Amino acid sequence: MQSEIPKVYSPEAIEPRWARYWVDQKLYRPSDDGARPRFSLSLPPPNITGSLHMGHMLEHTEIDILMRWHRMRGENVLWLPGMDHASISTQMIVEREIGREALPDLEGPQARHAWQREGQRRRLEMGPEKFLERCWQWKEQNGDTIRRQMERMGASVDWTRARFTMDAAYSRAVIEVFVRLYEEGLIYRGHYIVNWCPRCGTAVSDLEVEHQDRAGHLWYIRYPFEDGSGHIVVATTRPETMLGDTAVAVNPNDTRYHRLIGRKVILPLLDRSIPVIGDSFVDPTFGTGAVKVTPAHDPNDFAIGQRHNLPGITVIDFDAHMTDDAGPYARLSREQARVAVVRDLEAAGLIEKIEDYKLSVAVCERCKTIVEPLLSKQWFVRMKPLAEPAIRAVEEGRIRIIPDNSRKVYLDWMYRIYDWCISRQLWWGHRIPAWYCDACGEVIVAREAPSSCPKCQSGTPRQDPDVLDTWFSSGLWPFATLGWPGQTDDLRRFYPNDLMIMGFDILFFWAARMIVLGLKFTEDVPFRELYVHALVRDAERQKMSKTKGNVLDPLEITEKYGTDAVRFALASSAAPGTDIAFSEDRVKGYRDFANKIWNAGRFILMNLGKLPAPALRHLGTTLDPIPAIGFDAVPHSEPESEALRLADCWIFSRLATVTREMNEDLAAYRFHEAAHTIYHFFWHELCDWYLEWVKPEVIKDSEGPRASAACINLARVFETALHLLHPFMPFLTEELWHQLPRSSEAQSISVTSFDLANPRAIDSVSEKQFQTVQELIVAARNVKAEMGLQKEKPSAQVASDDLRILELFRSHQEPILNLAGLEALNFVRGRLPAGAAAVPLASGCDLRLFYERAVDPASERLRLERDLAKVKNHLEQTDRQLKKESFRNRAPQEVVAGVERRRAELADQYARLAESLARLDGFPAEPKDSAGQVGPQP
RNA sequence: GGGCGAUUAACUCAGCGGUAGAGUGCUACCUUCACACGGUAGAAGUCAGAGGUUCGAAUCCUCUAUCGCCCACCA
Repeated sequence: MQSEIPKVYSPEAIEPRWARYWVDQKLYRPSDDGARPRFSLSLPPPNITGSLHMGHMLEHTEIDILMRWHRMRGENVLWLPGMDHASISTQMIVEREIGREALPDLEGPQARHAWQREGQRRRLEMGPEKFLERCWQWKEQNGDTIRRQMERMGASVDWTRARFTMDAAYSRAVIEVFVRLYEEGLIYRGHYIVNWCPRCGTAVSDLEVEHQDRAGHLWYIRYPFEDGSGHIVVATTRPETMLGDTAVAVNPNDTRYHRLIGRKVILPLLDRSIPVIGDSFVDPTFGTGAVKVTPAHDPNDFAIGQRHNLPGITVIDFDAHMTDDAGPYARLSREQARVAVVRDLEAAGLIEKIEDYKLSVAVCERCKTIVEPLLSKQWFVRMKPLAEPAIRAVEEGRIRIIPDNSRKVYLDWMYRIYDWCISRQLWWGHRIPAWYCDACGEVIVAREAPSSCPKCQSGTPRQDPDVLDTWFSSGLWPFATLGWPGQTDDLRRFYPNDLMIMGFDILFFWAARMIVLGLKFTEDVPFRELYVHALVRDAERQKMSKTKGNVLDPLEITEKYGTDAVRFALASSAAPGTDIAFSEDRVKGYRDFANKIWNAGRFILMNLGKLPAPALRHLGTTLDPIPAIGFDAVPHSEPESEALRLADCWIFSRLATVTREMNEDLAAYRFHEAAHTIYHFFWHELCDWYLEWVKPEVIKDSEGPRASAACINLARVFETALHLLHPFMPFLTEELWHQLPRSSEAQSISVTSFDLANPRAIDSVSEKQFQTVQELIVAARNVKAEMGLQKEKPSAQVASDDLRILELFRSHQEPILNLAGLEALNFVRGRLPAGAAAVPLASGCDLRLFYERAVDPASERLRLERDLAKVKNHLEQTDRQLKKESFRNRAPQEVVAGVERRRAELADQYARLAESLARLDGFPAEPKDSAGQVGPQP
């Protein structure tokens, strides 16, 4: 009989179809049903400039698994997607594009920089209005890359609710938050020292600065006293900033220097008179113990300057060139200025010495340009008062952060929070809702543009040209996406989100800000749990990076092995708190798994197709709707179906256990455990045992009720297992599920109501019986292999004192013979006759195989001796443990009982092995006393 | 300078107080009618090292070594 179902599973043939179907059917919109428990999560919005990388793939896989699982548990699930406008990143890309249009002939690695510079120049020429038009245009053309990729990956999001951080409604929320914070004094504008990226031309927050270790120097410079009485030596890593020095500081407790406080020194090169001041910030043990103070170009010096009312002199400009205040060094770049300053100091004999020094320089996270600390007027959020509720919410467990070490990292950061610089000198983003009156200097912060100054009534106030840090807007994500500040239905129904999932790299950037702003504006937590996932690394545990060239494109691998295989590989490696070493081999392994499932389905479908119509109708009515996990089997009516009955009870019971385990694992974000559980169950229990066990019945060309029942039960087990696998491999399972015959039209496996939450009780009697039979079969196969009889069909004898076990084997003789590859099975009550070497089983039976050209007694003896030694070793170990008074007294009852039980089993096995050895011709029996020792313990 | 994590079978990783696990790879046999992207059987580990706590430690504590990450204003 030929089947139309291909032998090898081709994901590319079915995945795009279902991806399309899921989107088109709007399958993942939550219903209006208020009675069902809800489960909500907002997707961390990817940047419009991005394309899907492994990190996304992991994150989306984890989320999708949970969403599908909750949905199948009957919950009303909302997974809300969206995109982030990515202010600085988008602006740079668009600038580069403009630059490329202007300089189309450039190529090579230098071109990028040239395009960027040219694009930046042209942006300033064209002005904000035209430039922003270009940005929107770019967004329309390229901004949905990730969305398309997500659709293809099968992310079960509700696309009808997709949001963008620069949507009109979302922007209103951003402005609302800004205005309210300002009105409460939690946003202020101030002249402070900030991290300035001269390349990007904007301030960046401390979080956007990276530190890199670089080799540098420590220059020791002599500052002469004004009165000519010698000099004081200061050490610095940045000699060019001395041009902006307004003091020299020493520690007031430093006995070498404290008498100098209040005296004046002459700043070399510029001949400015500056004071020596005392400040406890100065570490007397570092350098010379005297520090030059440059309030305009160093955050510490800025703080010292504030404490001592020192002026700040800006000598480096926003373009990283020296200002006019740098005197003769004006217009030099900061690097040129350093060379010049050192040269001139040396010429003047003012350099005492130069030491090599390893320093950590601050660079812009985005373009790696050295960041210049500069004084400028920026907007800040006052974080301390806002952080407090955010700390309490986590400490009190209203927000649970998982794993625990991320919780600690979050709290540590929050405890020493500082103000957040939120203004950016960029154009693409949310414009700061502040206006300035040129006439009277009034600052107006408002939801709408003011037509005139409310203070002096004059003119049209000018809006602040800057935009907000992208994280300011994405910090509102969990509630702004649901319609806040409006009191929408969605907000009522889905806020707070039940869960948030993100990488640890944006814990501060994003999670912290969402918690702060959520608590502030909704009087509730933004989400109840925050699961922080790990990083995906390459197979050598290296961080993937473009420069290293080890970036694996998830789409490429997906194309090769199928989305399901990639998802499964990620899920199966996703242990909380540990980074993932992603290897293609692993994906290959799960591609094989998908193929295995496919072929099991193929087998079942082929045989269902042979069933007579009445049986199929039966199947239809029992397959949908689906009752609880572990549902009853279709009863086997004939007495000779006992073997099928046992297998059914066993597999249904296992299904219930597996469901329960997966429920627990997924509730604790143990994706790897859940994946392993379903993998092992599907392959090694369902396929290797259950399917093989019932196969002879299923393929029998009979129209009887016995074959139908076997086939139908197999289909039902398979169908249930498909559900359990579905969150991990949605495409494959959806496809197979649709191919199963049923009585009514079915929409999707993932929206079928299916009581995953309440699996049936386990059937421990059947499980135990099945295990006993399994043991017999495995032992028989083992002996066969060791005797080199794999091709043959030997007969076997099984002996036991226990009639019930013999009866169990007798009533399951068919599958035993079939699965063990035996010709016949004979039963012996009591012991085997002399001359027979037998294998003792844990169930207390002895098993012996017969074959005409069998057994070389020597090798048989070797095997028995090897087993005996192993058991003896183990037995001695348990004996030692049991002999210890302290163990018996102090270990818990059940542990002692367990060890005793184990000992009894081992002793029994040992005795029977020894006996078996003794029965072999010419082998002397074990000495009596030794054998006596292993008898059952009183 | 602080903080965190890793070190378990040839490889990649789980396990985190009670007989050392998985996947891949390896060995032998099997092209039996779902699947060779398959089946059956098997070999393989002083759980980094040293102390300690415990009846009992891969698992808890301390130190050491190697590797990695995060945070930090020491000029």
